[in-house]
Amino acid sequence: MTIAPEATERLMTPGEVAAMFRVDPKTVTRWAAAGRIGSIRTPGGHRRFRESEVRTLLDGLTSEAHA
Amino acid sequence: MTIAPEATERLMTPGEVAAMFRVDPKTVTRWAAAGRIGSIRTPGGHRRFRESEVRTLLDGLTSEAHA
DNA sequence: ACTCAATTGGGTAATTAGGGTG
DNA sequence: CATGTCCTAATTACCCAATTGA
Repeated sequence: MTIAPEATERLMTPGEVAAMFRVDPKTVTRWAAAGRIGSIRTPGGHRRFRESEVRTLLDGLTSEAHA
Repeated sequence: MTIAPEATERLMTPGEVAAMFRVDPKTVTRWAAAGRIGSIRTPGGHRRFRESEVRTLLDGLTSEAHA
């Protein structure tokens, strides 16, 4: 059985996001607590992050050498 | 909400719910066992979840980034 | 009656949350 | 002010074999 891809956003765990930014998972948690990044909590209290938002944030923080 | 098309409540499998929260299907089972989410049992013992309840739950646990 | 994917159950590692500190 | 590390408690992930669903 399959799920509609449009209806399902891809989510990431704190560890995955932390690895992406090269920071400690705790730091990602702080970002979420500070409202700098949207988060989805599991009923158990763990956080999940939207992959699209993480990528967007990563893009926004990316400073390129001037062309 | 405007109209209820049918009294038919769409049911979701543990795997579908798990994909929505980015967790293991077994974790969804624990939520049901802990009463954190309502569940319907098939005569064979398998669990099914109300699509509307899952969506409401997911929505309530979602927080957007501000600024 | 058969196949095949998914779910169930129990048990054990790995990850995460939260507070306090450097 | 932001990040990293230490701690404990809680939640979640992966292992197995057997049953259920379509």
